[in-house]
Amino acid sequence: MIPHEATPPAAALLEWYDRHARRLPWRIGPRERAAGVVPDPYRVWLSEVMLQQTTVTAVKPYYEGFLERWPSVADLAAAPAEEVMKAWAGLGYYSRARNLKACAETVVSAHGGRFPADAAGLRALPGIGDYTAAAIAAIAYDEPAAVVDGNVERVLARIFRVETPLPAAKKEIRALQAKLTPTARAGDYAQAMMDLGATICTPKKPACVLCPWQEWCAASKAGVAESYPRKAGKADRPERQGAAYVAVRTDGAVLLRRRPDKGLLGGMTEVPGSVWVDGFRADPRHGDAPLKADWQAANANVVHVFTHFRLTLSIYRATFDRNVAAPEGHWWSPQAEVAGEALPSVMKKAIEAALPGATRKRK
DNA sequence: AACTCGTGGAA
DNA sequence: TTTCCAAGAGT
Repeated sequence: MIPHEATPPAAALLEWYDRHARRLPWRIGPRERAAGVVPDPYRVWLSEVMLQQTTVTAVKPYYEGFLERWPSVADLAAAPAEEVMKAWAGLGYYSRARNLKACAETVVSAHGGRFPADAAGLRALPGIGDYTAAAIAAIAYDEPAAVVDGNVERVLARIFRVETPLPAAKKEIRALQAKLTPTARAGDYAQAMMDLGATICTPKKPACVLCPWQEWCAASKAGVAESYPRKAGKADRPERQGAAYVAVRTDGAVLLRRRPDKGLLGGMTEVPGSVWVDGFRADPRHGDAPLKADWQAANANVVHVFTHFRLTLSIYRATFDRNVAAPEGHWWSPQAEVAGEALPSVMKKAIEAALPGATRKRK
């Protein structure tokens, strides 16, 4: 543990938050909260799951869309899983969508449609880990749970000059956060920490001069804030290649199939294709294609970067008559429905490379 | 503990 | 162009 004389007071952070809180669609701001507005645990949960490793900008339209379509946890629990996957398409980390659905069903079937009333109960639900359980408990119930996300890790690593590199420093930082978390205004405190990390104590070029905790920050006072938190080195990103086949019918329908529930892009929809491996060479006879045809190479390859590898797809296109049957496990998605399919971004790119405009939503 | 698991924007 | 990263969870 890092020794320290002075701990930063929650009051200073909360004063700053009262003046500078971000206004977000899912947030009950400090003024509303003081006026007695009670957060809806469903909305807090929905936003927190969407925000896992995902930017506020990316989440906003998805949050609004989900809330409009499924206003309550009971609505979401009753929704077809396929519709939830379609609505999540493009947001990434698709196991979150499966767990979201499973969690909603559990809340309804095992908890009478109400979310568990504390962090420990929330933690037992699918898709809710240490961070999300604490965040929901703090924000929705004002429970003084130790909320530790990437923002908190960065802020506290700087305040206390934590030399242990992440992720090993997590336990140490959690203990610090538990000590700092006030019993009053726990929800505002949690959100204040995240706002501080997102707007002042940023990864690069932190605005220390504007920070309400600057005088307590060991790293800032030493002029080395940006060098915290310490991090373990990352492995470089390997390369993989593959082929994707965009089969289009004369009426514009596109041949699709569903990926297995588990693993990469689990449960999402894709165009048929090869395996993705390093050293892949496209079969000139297209033995891995879903149908026999005169496959034409698209002008450009599709490059897509996943978290742990970079994929280059060779795109092939062929046109088929309307009476050609879809192979086992495949279906012809009508032209008007392609844009609404549960297509991850990489698959939209693949289809666009062969059929420009085919995945664009129209009104 | 170390991997797997998306995406798009910023620098 | 490349790297980094954004309110992590599951295994």
